[in-house]
Amino acid sequence: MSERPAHGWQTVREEVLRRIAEKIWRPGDPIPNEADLAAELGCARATVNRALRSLSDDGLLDRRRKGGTRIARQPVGRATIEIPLIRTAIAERGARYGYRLIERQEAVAPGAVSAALGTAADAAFLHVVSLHLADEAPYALEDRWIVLGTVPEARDEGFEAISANEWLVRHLPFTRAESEFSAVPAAAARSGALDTAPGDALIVHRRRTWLGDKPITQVDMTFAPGHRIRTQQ
Amino acid sequence: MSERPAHGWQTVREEVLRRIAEKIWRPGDPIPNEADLAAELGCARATVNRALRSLSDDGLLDRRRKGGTRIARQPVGRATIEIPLIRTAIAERGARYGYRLIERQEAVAPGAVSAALGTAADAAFLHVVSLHLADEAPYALEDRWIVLGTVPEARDEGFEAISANEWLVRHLPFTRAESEFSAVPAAAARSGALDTAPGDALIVHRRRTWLGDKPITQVDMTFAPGHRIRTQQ
DNA sequence: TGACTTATTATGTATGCACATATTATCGGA
DNA sequence: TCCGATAATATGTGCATACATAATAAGTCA
Repeated sequence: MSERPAHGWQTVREEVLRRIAEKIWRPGDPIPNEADLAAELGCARATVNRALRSLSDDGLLDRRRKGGTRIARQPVGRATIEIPLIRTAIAERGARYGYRLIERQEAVAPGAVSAALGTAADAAFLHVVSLHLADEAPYALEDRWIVLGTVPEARDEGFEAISANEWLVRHLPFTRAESEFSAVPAAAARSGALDTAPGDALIVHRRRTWLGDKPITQVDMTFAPGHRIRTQQ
Repeated sequence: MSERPAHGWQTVREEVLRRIAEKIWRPGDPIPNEADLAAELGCARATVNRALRSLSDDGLLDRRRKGGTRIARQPVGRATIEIPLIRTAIAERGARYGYRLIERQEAVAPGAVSAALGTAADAAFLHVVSLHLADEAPYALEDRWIVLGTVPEARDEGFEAISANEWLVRHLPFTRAESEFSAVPAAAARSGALDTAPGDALIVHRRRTWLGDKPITQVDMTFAPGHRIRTQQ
């Protein structure tokens, strides 16, 4: 049979990568236009277009109408991090998942939270703090503010048996999200539950989500010492 | 219904997002197949395909051949982080950029470094440690191992006037990269140069790059206290 | 010369068709 | 009933063509 889809866009992509790797094309160099490349590689322009578009999405090429395509002079790194359910992440490590609710309270959120989410300053929030455990050991502390205007059903959920993380994912989708990563000393915040030693540093993933233009939630997920967040490939 | 003459794939994408946001389609629901959607929206199947593919890339849809397309039950978050040149990042904050070389030395890398990069244990590396400053204040500490087998030209560069970060980006592209984020206490490593107070927590971005299958470098970029890494949108 | 208009060019995208491929459903035979 | 072959189906992809759009170059006129 055919050794490969000889003209697939993946093949074109790899050929371009090869020419970059072998320095046939160097950073800043213009490469042939799509039509010429298609002729050279024996495929349709649409195929070349898809390959070059994917490389451009990865930051390896700069493309401009009329200006043509060039090897990126400054290949902007793009690290894509997948954010799984905490329970799923723990299960994938082969550990037993545990959950403990620490606090659940209706309240007005700190100004920074409501401002960042774009709610009124006195909007009603549900504040849920809980702990995720892997094999009985603390894994992550979840400190979450849920916008009750958007998710009124959350009032009826006690979050004693299911985490807000999981409940939200089950009950409503989102269409926009933003993330922020930072480091905090173990002493700060309510990291006490995480079994930290004095002097430990913890990584915090803050995430906000929206459904259309309605804000859903902000969460600070603080991980146990030593946690690493990595890109998947 | 909508006889909008704008048949762009972005339009289709937004229409699908709208139906998710308005809960016309709920998590887990199957949506019509591409052909039917195309007929309904008055465009070609390829257009619907592109829109759904982009939503699937964003983790909002699950697609399977024959199985069809469903609203993701667990919209896996994907946070995409752009990694600029440190100098560029500082300039964009409107600060004056400064640079200071701390150490430059040919050496054998720690086993973890050579193993992760896939070089021989005794491969020659160039170890470059330097400090990036924003308005004279420490911004990030760069601790880098460069694979001399792949980048022999690095031997001829003193890295006194230009950072390894920038020199590498100017001299050679990469085709693959992986990233890892973690938190470390200020005491650890050589964070002394960062003007930290005892008890501070620092965020570290470790990154490895390859050109084709040849490893280029591993770098630990340790940022000053309070630094946040955020997704751009 | 300088400002404005008009080609020109490369990418961006829509379309209709064809076929490939993965996955599920169905059916027949032991 | 179980198992394997086969059909059906939705997505995945390639192709040729056409036109849209952005950016640049060339040309025009005051």
